[in-house]
Amino acid sequence: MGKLERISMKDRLATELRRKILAGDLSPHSRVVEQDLADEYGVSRAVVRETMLVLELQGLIISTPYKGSEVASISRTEVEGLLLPLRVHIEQFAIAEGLALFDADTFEDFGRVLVEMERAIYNKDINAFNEADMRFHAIIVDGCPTDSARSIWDSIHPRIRMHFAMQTGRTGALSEFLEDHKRLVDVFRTGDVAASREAIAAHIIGTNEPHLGLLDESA
Amino acid sequence: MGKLERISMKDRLATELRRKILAGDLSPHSRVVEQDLADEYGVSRAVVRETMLVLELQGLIISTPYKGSEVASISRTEVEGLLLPLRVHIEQFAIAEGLALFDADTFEDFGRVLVEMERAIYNKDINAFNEADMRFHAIIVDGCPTDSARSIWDSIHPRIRMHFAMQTGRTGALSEFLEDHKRLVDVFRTGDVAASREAIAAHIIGTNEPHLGLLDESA
DNA sequence: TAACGGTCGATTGTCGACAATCTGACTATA
DNA sequence: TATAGTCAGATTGTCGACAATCGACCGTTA
Repeated sequence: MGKLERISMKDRLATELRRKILAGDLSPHSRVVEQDLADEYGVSRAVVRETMLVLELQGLIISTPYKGSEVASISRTEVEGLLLPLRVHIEQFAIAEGLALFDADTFEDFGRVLVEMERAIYNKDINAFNEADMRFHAIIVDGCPTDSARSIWDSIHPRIRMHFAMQTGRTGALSEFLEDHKRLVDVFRTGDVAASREAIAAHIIGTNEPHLGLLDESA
Repeated sequence: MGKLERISMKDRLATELRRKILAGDLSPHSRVVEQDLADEYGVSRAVVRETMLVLELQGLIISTPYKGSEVASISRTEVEGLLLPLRVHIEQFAIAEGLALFDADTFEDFGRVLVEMERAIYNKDINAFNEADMRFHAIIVDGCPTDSARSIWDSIHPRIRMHFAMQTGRTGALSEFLEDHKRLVDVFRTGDVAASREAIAAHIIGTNEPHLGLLDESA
């Protein structure tokens, strides 16, 4: 019996709403009403409020007292100037602290995620691929004994994903993207911390390069 | 009339608890019970729960489902390897984006904070000094048009303060610390972004250097 | 004695209802 | 007409109560 974790409604709802936002089912600036969500998911408003608080602190929604909340919009400056560099630093730190602790289980986890990616490519399911990408990096961050690395990462990563989710088209490059992850794992296997830190930075900056086709939308 | 902001109980309570934790009134690993806080501050548990959620996402307390919460403890590795570098990057970003927008009002704000510092030194009130230090850097982060800079900064900075609050003794160096801030403002006045970024990095890393006198243990 | 199982108090998770506040529309009045 | 005042609906802020869960205590039993 694997996990059997007890997960609060708040956390489940947060995961679900995050998924909807990142999948584009809830667009930026769209209004979010507590009671509506409570009715839709059959939970109380208290749960919804705690969920919204989490998403707000993660920067995915913005709420103003007595007025309401809406899905946040992310600017390119914010992502490229602030969030991506922070993310690079977090993952480099996690590697510095955690690479030596990577064991067979860890690499099995990586393997499973790589399989997920292949399946996502086969199904041409971008959201599934992004989910897998997220899990891949989560393994890295979780591999480090300093718990707060993960919690800070959690509060930064969703916005980055949201930004790139807007620019939908990088379908063609997915298999190249998969190869990139495979090469990363190979570097990790060597146990070389410096090389791994270098590789993860290149990976994050490189694959998120401005580029592919983005067209701006001002609202 | 200045602000007249409407502040929710949740936010007021969060500020108060943060203050208590940072002042050492609540020590790491001490247990925190929702109902007790609700009674003590005359609010409902719902408010307390939302407050605790905020503090948890800011890394100041740790809570496990159905078991309870306790005040977090911060490791030196976490602060020096992760939090401080992240903070440096955030403030550098804020300067890059916001320095050009600093106006007379901004420098008046800096001036007021410097006065607070002087008063704190005169009163030998370390907590007051740290409060002022916090406000000083908050001005920088708020000066930047990208709102999320502040929200991320909020989720990182308290833990750094908590760490150094543990090492109580740097009383003697306070006036030197004040001078450091004055020099920073002078650099900002020149409007030189590169120099300002350099200065803020040196300031943060330098003044948080391991060491000055952590010699005393007056509890 | 040591292992098993049940009971009970303490604490957190969830809920529905009431209070405070915002927004927009409507009316009265100069 | 334009402006100020008032009202009603919608939405968030807060509250007290009930349900679920945990941990410790305690008796039973082999």
